[in-house]
Amino acid sequence: MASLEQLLHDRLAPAFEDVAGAPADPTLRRSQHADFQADGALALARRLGRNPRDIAAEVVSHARLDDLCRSVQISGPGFINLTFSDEALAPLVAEMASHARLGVSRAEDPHTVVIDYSAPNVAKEMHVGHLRSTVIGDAAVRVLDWLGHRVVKANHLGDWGTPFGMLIEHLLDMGESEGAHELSQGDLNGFYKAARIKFDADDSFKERARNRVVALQGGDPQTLRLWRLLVDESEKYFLAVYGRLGVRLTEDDFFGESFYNDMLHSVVEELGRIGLLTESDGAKVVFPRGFTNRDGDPLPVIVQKRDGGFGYGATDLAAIRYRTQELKADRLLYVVGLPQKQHFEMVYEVAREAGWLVAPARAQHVGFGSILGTDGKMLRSRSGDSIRLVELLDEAVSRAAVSVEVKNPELDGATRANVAQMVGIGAIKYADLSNDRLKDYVFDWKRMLNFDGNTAPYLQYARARILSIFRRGSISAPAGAPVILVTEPAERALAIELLAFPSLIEDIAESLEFHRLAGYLYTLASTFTKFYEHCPVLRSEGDVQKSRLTMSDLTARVLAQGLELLGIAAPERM
RNA sequence: GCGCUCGUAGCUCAGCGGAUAGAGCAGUGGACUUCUAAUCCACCGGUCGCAGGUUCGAAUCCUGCCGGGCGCGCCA
Repeated sequence: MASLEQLLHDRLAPAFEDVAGAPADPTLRRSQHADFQADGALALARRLGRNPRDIAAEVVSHARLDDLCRSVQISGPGFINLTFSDEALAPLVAEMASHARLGVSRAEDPHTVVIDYSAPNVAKEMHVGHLRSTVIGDAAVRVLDWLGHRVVKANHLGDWGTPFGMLIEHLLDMGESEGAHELSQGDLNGFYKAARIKFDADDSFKERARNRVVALQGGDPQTLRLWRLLVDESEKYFLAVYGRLGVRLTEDDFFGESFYNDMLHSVVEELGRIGLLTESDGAKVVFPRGFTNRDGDPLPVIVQKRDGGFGYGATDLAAIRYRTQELKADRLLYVVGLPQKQHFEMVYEVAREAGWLVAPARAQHVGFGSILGTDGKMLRSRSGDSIRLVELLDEAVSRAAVSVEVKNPELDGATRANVAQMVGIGAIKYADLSNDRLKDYVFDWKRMLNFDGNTAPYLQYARARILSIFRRGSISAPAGAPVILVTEPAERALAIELLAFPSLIEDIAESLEFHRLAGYLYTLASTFTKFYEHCPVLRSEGDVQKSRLTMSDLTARVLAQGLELLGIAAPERM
């Protein structure tokens, strides 16, 4: 569905071209002074050596706008202020309302997108660091999937490497069934720490752990069985956390580091054959173009260590090759913290030089900042440890339960618990997604659970409140061809906001700036409450009522869909 | 030292080349015989870290400085 901006662009671009003698961008944007403004005349003025206001006037005289706009004015130094006519807006809203996908079409040319996210470590607790990757990655999955792309969820589990020697020996010390029980119950911190303490304190344990690593890498069946046990129990635990979080990751999405083990030799071999490999202090490395260290020397990606073991660079390269060549992916997303940005940029460059990442296929680092406490420092528990993710979820739900009970005591116990779940989990996710993902953000219970402001509870409530209009009126959204009348200022504002949804979603699919979707939903919800405040719905009649009911229903659908794309559930009533 | 990143109202954040910089929270003052006031309306509040530069125009781009965070060859 064409956006308002697109409609104006289609009319103005040829007019600008007429005046400029060459293609010129109308540079359209939303405006405080009108619905939209076109600033292209200012940029043209210099090129043409003419007065920008004259250019704007000439552009306007060349463009057919009378069927779209009720007002076209030149203002200030040469802005073209454009105000849609009510008659132009109404049918567009009607079209959107009658469309099951809210005006958002499926991609004509679907991509295969591999999204690498979450990536917890086996036998280690999930903590706040995994929250962002999991929540952002899940939103990416939802948006791209909804747009009709083929999405492959890749949970790059940390399931291989030297710590497994110590973990397996600790498992044996505990007894297999005891150990498995502890892991599946989710006391991963305890398990890992106990192993770590023994490793640091006990030389004979350390020796056993080292031998165990050798056995693991050598493929010893008994060792592999124990390793598998650790992995399986951890996966069960992670799946339970994912279930609570309401993300789409499943048991089929685990593609841990070990998945790529068999490919590592051939990665090294192929890099050697192409001539990218260099010996450095006995290690095999690749120096990607454009990366230097503090002395200006080239910076390597280590693929094979001195001792013959593989570096994580090798695994990352194997994953790229697998994803582009076997999965035929043309877009690779890495939802990984910003500190690892340079590492991945280097790996992508190696992959490009090796011919494993060639256009149109591309890799995109979807980086994110840290979660800070209200003191402005990295969020940690009082003892200085990282906070267990499940504890955070528990606290969110119990805090939400208190609010819900206070706000709406009429709800029965089961509904209340259900609402608390959605509100609490939604609040945590929304707090994350509503901030620019590249920046650090402050984790503040009070703010995220506030029912006012840019929060999940506010949006959930706004939507529940709309549903209650229909419940209260014992009425459903008008069926058949929608009747839309746009007359009141609050109606116009709502119409324009609603119509912005489709193109926004397409932008988000590219930029993965989910905070813009969050900001949009917040603006939509507040625009709706103003509409609701100023335009009676149930107390109106005839076509006006039909129109308002349809716009209310459409708003509720957009809110629900938008929240769904962010991975946030919305209760029917709250 | 080099690299990346951030510095916008008391607090938390948008805005990232265009007209007097926007929200929310907090503060102050209004509006409930209600379509859920979990709301709405209004006021208060900012030399956009500092200094240069590019531009008709800079919070936005470039350079330098100051301050915070994070990386920098075998952990991923």
